[in-house]
Amino acid sequence: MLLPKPSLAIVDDHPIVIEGLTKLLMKKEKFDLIGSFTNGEDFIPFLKTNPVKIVLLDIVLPGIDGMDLCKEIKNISPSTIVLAFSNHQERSGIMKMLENGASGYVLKDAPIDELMLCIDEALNGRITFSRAINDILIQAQLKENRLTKLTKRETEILKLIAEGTTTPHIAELLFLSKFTVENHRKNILQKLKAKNVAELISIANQQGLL
Amino acid sequence: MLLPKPSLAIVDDHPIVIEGLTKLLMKKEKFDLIGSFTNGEDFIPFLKTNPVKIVLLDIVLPGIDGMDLCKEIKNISPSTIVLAFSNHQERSGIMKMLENGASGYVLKDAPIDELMLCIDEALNGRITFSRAINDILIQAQLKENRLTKLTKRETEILKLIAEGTTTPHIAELLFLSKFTVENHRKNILQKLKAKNVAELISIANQQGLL
DNA sequence: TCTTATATAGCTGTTTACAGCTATATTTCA
DNA sequence: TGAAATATAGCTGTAAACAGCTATATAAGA
Repeated sequence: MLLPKPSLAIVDDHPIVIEGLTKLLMKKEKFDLIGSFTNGEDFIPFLKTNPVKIVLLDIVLPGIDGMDLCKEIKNISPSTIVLAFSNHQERSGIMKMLENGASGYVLKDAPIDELMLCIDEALNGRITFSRAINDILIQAQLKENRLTKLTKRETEILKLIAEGTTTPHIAELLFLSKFTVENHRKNILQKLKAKNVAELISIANQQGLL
Repeated sequence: MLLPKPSLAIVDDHPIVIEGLTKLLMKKEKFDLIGSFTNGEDFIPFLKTNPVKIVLLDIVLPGIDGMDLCKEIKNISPSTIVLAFSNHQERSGIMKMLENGASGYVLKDAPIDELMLCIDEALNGRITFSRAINDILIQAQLKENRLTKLTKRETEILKLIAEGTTTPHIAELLFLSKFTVENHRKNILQKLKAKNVAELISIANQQGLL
């Protein structure tokens, strides 16, 4: 083969996963598997002395976790592409990885084809997710477009308002000044673009905030 | 057969229906079909001289209609069981029949088994409906529990309130005095047992009034 | 027909909502 | 660390909501 195969490393605390991945990747013969590690502390020095094109990185690791390790990797070698490879499906973890520079997120139980596709996309500079992750992110986005508009406090107060609790009473219940509650009210009205409580509750209901 | 079969009469302005019913009932041999009439005026004198256990009664009849006839029948012979047998599916008609003492309501296109079942139930003193009628009644009840609580005007105003329209503005829109709108408001709040608009809109949403 | 329900209109207070500002301590996050 | 978001608190008006009444004409239902 004339073109050099991209160098690939695996960081995963499960030896079984490493073994399985190794065999699968060897079959495909598309990558040059240059190392596999069960923790970040071992990988860091390796990365400093060896050029690594792409890393399949688990999130749960002994010692430094995948999210921090990802950031570290991008610091040491910005050109190295990190692809999260994990079972964890929580948005927070996914988001953390992306914030820390990961180029995508593949579930461990995704089909091999999907993994290969994501690796290719990542190598081409795009950010990709396995289908299941995509769904999670889309759902999360939808929810964020709804719920994230309001803070916890605002949501708390909104619910009380919806129950018919008046501002002075809410202030009592939450041990706050009536001015504070009034300000939260104003902010809620603004955020949801409501003229008054009536419209506010209508909108809140439409958006499933209650 | 040792037990005397219940005497049954039919009042229906469609001869075809009478003929069909007669044949069906003869087959079953469960009833003693003692008379069939195409109008109430003929049936009343017959009822006065003959004991009739059960009457299958159409609603649409020439002259006196089924609803009035039902009341008349129960006046003359309270022990006679009246089973409405009609194609009409309007709640008002069904309710009128029941108010006037009918023991049930069977649609003409109901299966024969269903008709027989309803007759049996009615003879046992229960009130029964063919399935389709049951559905209509349940739906109507649900709607009554919801929408009927408010008058047209109140519903109209409630919707405007939900959109954030203030009382003075509603008064302008509907060419009413602000006092009138305020009174409607109060009535709506009372009817839905809401402390204020906030709770009002919540309740209205829960009950699908908007 | 006669009672009830609805729609209308009015008055008087008190309370709450809402708009418009300022301001500061604490959290969160890049 | 430093900027941004959040939560807190305050003041001042005006407008609206809400409670509590009365009252009358019309429409609908028993």
